[in-house]
Amino acid sequence: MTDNRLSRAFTALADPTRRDIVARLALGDATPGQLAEPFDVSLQAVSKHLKVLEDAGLISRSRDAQRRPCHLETEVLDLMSAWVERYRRRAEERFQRLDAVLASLDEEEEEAS
Amino acid sequence: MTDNRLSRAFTALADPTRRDIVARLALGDATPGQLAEPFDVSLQAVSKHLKVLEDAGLISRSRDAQRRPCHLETEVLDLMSAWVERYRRRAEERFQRLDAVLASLDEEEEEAS
DNA sequence: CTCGTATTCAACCGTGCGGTTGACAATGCA
DNA sequence: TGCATTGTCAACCGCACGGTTGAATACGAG
Repeated sequence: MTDNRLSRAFTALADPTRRDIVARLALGDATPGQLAEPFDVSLQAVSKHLKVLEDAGLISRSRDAQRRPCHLETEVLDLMSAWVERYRRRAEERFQRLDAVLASLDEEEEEAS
Repeated sequence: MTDNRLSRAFTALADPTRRDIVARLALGDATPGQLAEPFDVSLQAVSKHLKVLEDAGLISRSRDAQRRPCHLETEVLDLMSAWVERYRRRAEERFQRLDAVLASLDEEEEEAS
């Protein structure tokens, strides 16, 4: 369940073009045409990327005449941030603890000398 | 550059098995054998997953006789967290601002009534 | 209704991923 | 040295990805 959501989210952001699109949308909503313009890929390719991002829940799309403005959503970013932060913190704690062990070893050396 | 690092990192975590491995390693170092045991995939498959994680910089491997214990690294997790957090925060800010606009519209309605 | 604009859909293609099985390398132990 | 343990390398397979081009759709303007 949540597993699939995370898989889709990480897969979506594994592509540099899609990360660029997310970065662009963080500044404000934009249409596929506007999003395609700075990149050297076809509009159809961008459309596919947007579908991937939408399926991942990272963006939503509304309607304005022929245009389909894209909007960056926060919920999935929250999920991803929480996942990464969780294990980053644990790894960090283990790292600190290792430092503590090394420090105590140093102390023992000091005392021994 | 950093682009490739992020791509490799997101790609690595796009796979549920690899996320499980990371979760396991957050509790402590483990050998490929120990990591393969709880999963219903071959040791070779796990070995491949570990190579992907290592190439992404998410884990490092040392040597202990025949064993190759795996260790979770924090640096790339830091990178990922920073990237996600950056855009999550921007999207959040834009969301708050939208709320503010809606609230001010409500106020105008109140005053008009 | 017709035309132009904006976007998506469909089919195809090359490449890479995740899985398998089988052979090989590295190390500890009798 | 011979053998068991642990892990990796290599070749193959099915499938999904990211890209393309060409056709179809949806809508506003005239």
